[in-house]
Amino acid sequence: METNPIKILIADDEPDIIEIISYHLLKAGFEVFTAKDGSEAIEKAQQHTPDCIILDIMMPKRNGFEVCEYLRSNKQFDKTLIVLLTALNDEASHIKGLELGGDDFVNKPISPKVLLSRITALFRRIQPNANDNKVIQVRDLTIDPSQYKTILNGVIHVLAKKEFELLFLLAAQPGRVFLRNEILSQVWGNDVIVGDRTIDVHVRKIRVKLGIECITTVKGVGYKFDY
Amino acid sequence: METNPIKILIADDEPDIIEIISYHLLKAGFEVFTAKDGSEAIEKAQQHTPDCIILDIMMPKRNGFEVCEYLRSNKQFDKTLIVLLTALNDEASHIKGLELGGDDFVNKPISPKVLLSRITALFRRIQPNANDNKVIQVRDLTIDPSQYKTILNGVIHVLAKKEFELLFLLAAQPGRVFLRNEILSQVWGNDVIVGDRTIDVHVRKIRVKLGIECITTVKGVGYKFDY
DNA sequence: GGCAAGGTTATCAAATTGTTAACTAAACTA
DNA sequence: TAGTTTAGTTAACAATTTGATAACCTTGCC
Repeated sequence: METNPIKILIADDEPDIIEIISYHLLKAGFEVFTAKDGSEAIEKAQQHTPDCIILDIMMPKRNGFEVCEYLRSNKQFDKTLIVLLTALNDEASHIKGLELGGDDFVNKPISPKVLLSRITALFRRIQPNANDNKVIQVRDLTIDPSQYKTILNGVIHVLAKKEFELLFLLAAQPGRVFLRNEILSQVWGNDVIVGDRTIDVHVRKIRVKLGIECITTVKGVGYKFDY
Repeated sequence: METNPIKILIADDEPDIIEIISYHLLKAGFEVFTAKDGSEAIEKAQQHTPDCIILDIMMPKRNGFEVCEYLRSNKQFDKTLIVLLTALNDEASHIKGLELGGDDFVNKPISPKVLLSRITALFRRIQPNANDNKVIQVRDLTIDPSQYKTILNGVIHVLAKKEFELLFLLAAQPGRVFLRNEILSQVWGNDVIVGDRTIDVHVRKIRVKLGIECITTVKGVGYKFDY
């Protein structure tokens, strides 16, 4: 499955802050992007779809609240963690930031180590670990991600990597429709650009190899696992 | 769907703190349990399996770190949020608390409102399927946008995209009359220009497919969902 | 009857997906 | 390392589904 490094965007107008936070995040193995104002933050966010965005409240062009509000109104950033930073240590901003959809709110001066711990704690909590490496069993179909294989009626079917990942994604939530975009970002990653018919071809290969109707097309919307 | 109140356990040796936090949490609709030391915290936790535990670090019998460590070693509390409180404002405790598995770390003195915001933000983030909320249920008719399907009396009816979107729009507010213009802009968008009879044709298809009288015509005005 | 509003149906165009084959990249093998 | 196999992607075209419209029908009302 998608094993790209976790992407974090830092938006702050103080270069020193950016530098020191970047340093610690990079050392911890994250992929880091930066922005020096609110508009750039939105641009970079749209471009990279980071997993976490660290937003200073007081920034030029658009402040952190505005950026936060924008991000939260956009489905693309549903799963993106937002950590707000501010030098203003007042209760009202704190609450406002969280109510606008922020996931954490940290007062400056910042200890980079504490910030890192907090981000790590957030990621730990939202890890859908429960499903990782979990064998999926539906009727006589077994999908085992630890071995990258599927067993149907006792017969092992070997799927290629992408095929397997696509099937696993859909089967992890039977019945739920996955939009083509979701499938692309989950299986192929956000950076990879592949053509329109790629998903279809993989779906077809799965259908042929398994020989059962397990993936249903929802025209104009996406695909779902139904079995 | 989970309709039980969310359970929160507060463990602190200062009765004043317990009282003020309890007050705010109860007002916010949570079910509250309390403990005055670490041992009692563990007992109450085992007894009620709360969704969130607020732990003071400095407590008699067992301190917050110990309790946190215990909870995290126990699968029963996998999904339990842990918020640590402390009067000690030092970086090392902060990091230690998060590394032991705490989900948040808040310094005293505490603003109950801020604490409540933070807890709410945590719960919001770990909510599994935001989509589950959007399922519409009326008598024996289910309209599930995450699965793009309708179930009537146990029978699945497959609607086309526009049909489904139209039905979902109307059914989201049963009884309310939607003007033709509203329907056009919601389902077709503001840029698309379609003819007069288009809505009628789609309404008809829904009526035929579901086989029930669920969409009522309001002559000269629009349509409404009534069932 | 004449009019207005909506219902019904058939038809055609447009959008979307399915299928196949060819091409490219990566992994494997000797 | 060159040759070979396998996986992944793309392009082209076929098949299918969906959506929009026109034409005509029905109903209610004056």
